[in-house]
Amino acid sequence: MEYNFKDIEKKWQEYWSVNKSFETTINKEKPKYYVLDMFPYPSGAGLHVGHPLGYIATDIYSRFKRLQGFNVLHPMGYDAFGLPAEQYAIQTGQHPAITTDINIKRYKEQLNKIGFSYDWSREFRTCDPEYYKWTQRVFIELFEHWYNTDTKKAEPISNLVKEFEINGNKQVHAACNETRIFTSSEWNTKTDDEKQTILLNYRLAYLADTMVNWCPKLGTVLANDEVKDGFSVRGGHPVEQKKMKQWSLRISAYAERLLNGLDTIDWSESIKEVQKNWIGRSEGAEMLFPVKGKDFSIEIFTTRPDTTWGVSFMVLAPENELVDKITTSEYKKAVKDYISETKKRSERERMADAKSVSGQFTGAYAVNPLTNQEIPVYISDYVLMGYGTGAIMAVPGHDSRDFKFARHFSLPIIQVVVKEDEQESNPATWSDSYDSKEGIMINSGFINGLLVTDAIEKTIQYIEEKGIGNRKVNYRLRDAIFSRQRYWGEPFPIYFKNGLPYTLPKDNLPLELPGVDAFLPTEKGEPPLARAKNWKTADGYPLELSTMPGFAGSSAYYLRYMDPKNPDELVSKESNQYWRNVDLYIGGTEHATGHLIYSRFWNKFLFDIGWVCEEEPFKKLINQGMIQGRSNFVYRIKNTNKFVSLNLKREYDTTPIHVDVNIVHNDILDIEAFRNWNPEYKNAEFILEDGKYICGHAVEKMSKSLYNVVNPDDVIEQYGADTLRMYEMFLGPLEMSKPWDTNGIDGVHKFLKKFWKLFHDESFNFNISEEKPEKVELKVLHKTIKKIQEDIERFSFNTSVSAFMICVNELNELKCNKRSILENLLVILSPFAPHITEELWVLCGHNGSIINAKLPVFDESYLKETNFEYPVSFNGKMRFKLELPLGILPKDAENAVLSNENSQKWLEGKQPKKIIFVPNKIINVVI
RNA sequence: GCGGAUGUGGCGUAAUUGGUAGCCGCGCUAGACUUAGGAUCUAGUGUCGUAAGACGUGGGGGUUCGAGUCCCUUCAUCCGCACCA
Repeated sequence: MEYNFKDIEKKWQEYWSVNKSFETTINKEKPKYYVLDMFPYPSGAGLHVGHPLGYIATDIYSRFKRLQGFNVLHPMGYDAFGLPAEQYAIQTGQHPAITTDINIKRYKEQLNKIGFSYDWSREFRTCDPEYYKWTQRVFIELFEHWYNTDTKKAEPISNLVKEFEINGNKQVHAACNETRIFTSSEWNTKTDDEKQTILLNYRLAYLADTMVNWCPKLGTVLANDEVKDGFSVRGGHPVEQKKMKQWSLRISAYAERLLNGLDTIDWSESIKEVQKNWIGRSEGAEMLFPVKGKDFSIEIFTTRPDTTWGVSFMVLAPENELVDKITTSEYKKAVKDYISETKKRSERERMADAKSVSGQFTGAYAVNPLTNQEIPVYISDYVLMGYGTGAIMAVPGHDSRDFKFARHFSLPIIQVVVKEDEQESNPATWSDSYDSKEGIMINSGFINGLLVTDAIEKTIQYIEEKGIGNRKVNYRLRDAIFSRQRYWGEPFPIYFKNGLPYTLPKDNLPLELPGVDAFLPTEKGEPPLARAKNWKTADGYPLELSTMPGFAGSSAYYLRYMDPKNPDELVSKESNQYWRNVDLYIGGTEHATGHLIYSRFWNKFLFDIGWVCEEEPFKKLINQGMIQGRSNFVYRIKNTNKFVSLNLKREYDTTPIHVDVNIVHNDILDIEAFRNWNPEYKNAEFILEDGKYICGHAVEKMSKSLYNVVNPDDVIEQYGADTLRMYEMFLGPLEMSKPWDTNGIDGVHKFLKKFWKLFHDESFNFNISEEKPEKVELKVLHKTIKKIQEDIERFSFNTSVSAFMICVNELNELKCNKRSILENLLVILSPFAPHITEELWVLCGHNGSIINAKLPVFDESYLKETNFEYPVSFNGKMRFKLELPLGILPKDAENAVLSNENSQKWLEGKQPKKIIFVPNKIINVVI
């Protein structure tokens, strides 16, 4: 039979499914290996050829690990809650559950056609109540815990209450919003409502007034990672800052552990770097600047307490609560005007406008606690409320933003640092601030003459002694806003009594998403859940109206796969202790600051409360590169229906038009197909070159609107899944972005046909020989075994594909059809091309599936040679090759080279100065 | 502005440790078989040159017997972050 991939692939996909070939159970006899893909959001557009790239890589790795004798967990499911389904529901009235279900069916069909080895018995979707029950349950746990910064872990709120009852909060060191100190007797006389209000400041899931990213167009609040440059990542709608009462997760409490944990995991440097920046650790000091004539101070954070002597003014963020309290009556109006002016400008405008200086004097003065000098207090939008304390001490001499501000408002500029080999200079002559990373302190009281680093230390010690401030590590990482004013998400297991939140009893979960008459906010502007009938507890208390954000469901899904049907626990102890955490995780970089940081936080919390045994969820992470589109263009001559071929277009005034890549082959346009593509082109005329219409091309995003989308279904229809799998890998290194061009696929397809032919005679009868293999044949095999094994282990799948090609080319040349060679080859190829290898495995006479075969063992002895063909160079340039015995002595090698007739020409009669002999590498003659 | 990644034939790429630059594939050229070819097979294909040979890994410089690989410098593209105090 000829290679009939259609029948073969269908047959084996059915076989795997009927025989549940990839279902996994705990097996303590075998070592475990957990391979995970970032589960997809099932969009209406289906998969394009870029999506399965990572899935193919993990599948190859899973199948390979299985052959190596590991018990492999390789599950798949769906991130099913989300905005697009809801937006679609708003437009069409169709319930998002229905659209989601349809999309998932389509996804699964597409995935199955590629021949993945998923254990589908573990599949779930985040919108299953049986799954989101656990999302809600973890939320309750977060609500019931606080973060103790002494023990550096989450502890039950009940412990905290006990401590309050005995000692008040004096000795409690918590990550919290509450700073007021109370005694035990004060606590004990508080009402329940007052106590709840205080506790809310400590909980890891808390409700508080926060500045949030409000997206009016989406009608919801967004997390920081869902906003980019002042626009929503999903949809690109403008986002504004607004103060709202929202649920937040106290991820900032875990900042330090999230940062340190990065050192323990095998992730790419670049993604660790992104997380480090996102967490944004900086060391410095917190300091109090008393406000003149008031009984309170302005608190600032600085990384450079040593420059306090250079402070000549202060700046507050316009949103800072103190602004109102300090502004003198004389400046009230001007300050109010400035604030409303900044509010009007979107975040994006503020950023685009970063160079221009704006600000307003408040009329207030603060006292520099180290110099006792009075300094004016300004407000300006270059100080952000979201970082530090929303207030700065300005050091114009050594900070370029402060410098510009000082120049603009004619404020004094003081130099306090000078480089070791330089002299103090007059700041009036400067055009920018003076770099102060290194140097010696001047004009700075008791730290004069000290090096910057020592000066920082000494200043901190001083301010701590005097009670002016203290050492402080500051993180950029903000708490994650956890409420969404949307319908299609997990409902919060929360009800309200006297306006205060309480959790539902744990055995009442899941709290299922109710039906609504429309997926829109109410007229009063409440979230869609306000439309639900009877959205209250049995006792009549109202339930929370917001739902959880997209990252809620994906924060612990990898744990649920370990034990997906468990009704009593998110994951059983036994399952968790066996599977532990994900050994290999592959997905896109776009989740660097979202999912990958939230799930690490979530996992650390579950670790603290003893639900899981590993502190990090994903041991090794690989980010696959993006598959870009390769667009094709035709060139229409302006104001005509005439199209000119690429290399002739210079002579005309043309407009490039995207053309569907599926009707272009090797950049040659299928003119008939083009005419039928769009009625507009029915009567199009063409100016051809060599009788062909050549299209232009460009690498762009793969997108419907650019007509460069390639659907894996079409590729499989034409070439088969094994070809698709291997071609996706053949394109280039996994981590690199690269354009998809279906035209190269023939080479891979030809390879599989050639491979099939090795097992067949000319008339396609199955025909393998039982003869003993020759030495050369064994060498080809073992060279390949070695290469493939090494390549897979370093995730270099593109080079393995080419190694397979080389191997088949060589066996072809040798006309080798020996069982002992080919069967081994089948096994190592099976992770890449599972269908064809299953079929040939059975044809070879085996019962059952190749997935249970043993990986062939590489035997070095077959690669041993007696001679080595040395490249002989003269002055580093390779001139000829010379075969010499392996163990040859340097002296003998030198003689062999010099006496070789080829050398005479290159020596030009001269004596060589030196001969470099590197055994089994090279010989270089230096003249 | 800061940080990261990447620059190698017409194209996707290879060269794992400083040791033969261009493996494998696409495309292209020529030929064979064919009614036909978007099939199959054979040969060729970095650039210049008839050749011998010279030149060649974004550019410039350096270390070395020897550099795509190491060092310095510079340019380009892509991706993150960005008034972060």
